[in-house]
Amino acid sequence: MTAKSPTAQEAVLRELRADIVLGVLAPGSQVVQESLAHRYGVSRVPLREALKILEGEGLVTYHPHRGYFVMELSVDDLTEVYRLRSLLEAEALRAAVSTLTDEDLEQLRGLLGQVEQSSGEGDLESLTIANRAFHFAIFERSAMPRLVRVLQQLWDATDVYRAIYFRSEVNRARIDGEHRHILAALDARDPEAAIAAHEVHRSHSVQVLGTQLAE
Amino acid sequence: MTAKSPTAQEAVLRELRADIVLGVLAPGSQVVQESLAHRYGVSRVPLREALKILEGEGLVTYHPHRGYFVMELSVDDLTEVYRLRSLLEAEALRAAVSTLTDEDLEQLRGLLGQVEQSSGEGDLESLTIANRAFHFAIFERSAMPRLVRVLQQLWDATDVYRAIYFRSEVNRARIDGEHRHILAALDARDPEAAIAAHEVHRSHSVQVLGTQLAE
DNA sequence: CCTAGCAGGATTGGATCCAATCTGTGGCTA
DNA sequence: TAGCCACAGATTGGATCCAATCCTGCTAGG
Repeated sequence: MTAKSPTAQEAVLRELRADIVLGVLAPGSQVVQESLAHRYGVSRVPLREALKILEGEGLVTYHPHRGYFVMELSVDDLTEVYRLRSLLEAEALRAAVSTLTDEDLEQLRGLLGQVEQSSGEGDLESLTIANRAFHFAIFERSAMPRLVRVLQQLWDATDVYRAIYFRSEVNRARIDGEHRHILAALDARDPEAAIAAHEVHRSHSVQVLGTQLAE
Repeated sequence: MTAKSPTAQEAVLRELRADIVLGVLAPGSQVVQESLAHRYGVSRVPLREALKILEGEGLVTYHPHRGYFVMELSVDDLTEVYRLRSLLEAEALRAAVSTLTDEDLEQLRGLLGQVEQSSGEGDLESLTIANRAFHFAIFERSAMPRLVRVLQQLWDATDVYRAIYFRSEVNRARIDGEHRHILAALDARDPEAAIAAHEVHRSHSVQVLGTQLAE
């Protein structure tokens, strides 16, 4: 049903994530394996393996003999994720900034260009992807693979909210400016400035999302 | 073959973890599903689901159409894990120490008693369990479930080494003392002292393990 | 002698089928 | 009327079977 993938579990994993993030699967609702497998055009086996991954990421919960349920994220959970991101991204930046090469910065500039283009066009799908590519290109320069993995999980867990955040044009304009601050700090090879810029970046989004989540 | 469990995947998961931790499954070697499934007396389905969980925890790696391989941890990986633990456990302690009740402290004293008993008897299996129970009883008081989850993963990833560490009587004697320092800091409701005590606790083990790992 | 290509076996990925467990409903009893 | 038990349907858990892919060793050609 989607782009080809070496294995069905991967394809299902992507679709499942998208469906959870976009709210197609209501938070708190049970994941009925049969119907979902049918929806994705596969059997239950690869679906279950994908669910096990999502369980590890905290996007779904699992109760033996009762099944999987879409996680519902609370304000507390959101703030906890951002607190952890704050700690861990600071560490990644400390490790990354000092080792940045000129080629790295050139690459980051290119990625940022894609972010801004998607942002301008209002293409939320590609904006989400480009934004993530930009930030993780930085984090990966830390040469701390396990740290990057944990950060991936934390980002995955809040993709739902990021999509909401990007919907507003005001927010999109703001992140463009914040991204340029980040890049400037990286250009100057100033770790503390980069950490501070990220702090601002995150605190804005968690603030907006927190109030929006309280409805 | 083991204690009963509501589902086979859970039982397999425990056995698999033990076999990896104890080195029965050599690091770097491929996990041949058929033979392992036979070994545990189940089919390949629950085994694969258990492997997906371990993949999420970083105990095994997965390559599509090639299978799962037991992760081999390098010194770099070990130090990275401990660096992350340092950051995250400090955060957990900051959140936990201030809210500790007298009952909590009583419970911790009980858990520590079990640790020391197992340590004295040289029962490594129950020592591993009791040690973990003690430390996570503290972390869980942070009321930050996601943080606890990440810490669980980090601990899981280095269980292999912890088992080695406990083997030496000298090390066991040392951790008993370190645990008492931790408990004293908690008794005093002094977060910074607790963080410092943990720092000492970790740095000893990472130091010993690091040299031992370099063989 | 070295390399490309091609079987054959081994191993994983996925689908289908059956067993085990849970959930909800209705009837019975105190 | 409230509570408990039994039964039926739904749903998950696990086993077996088949298809797709990968790896190994051999062979043929340069």
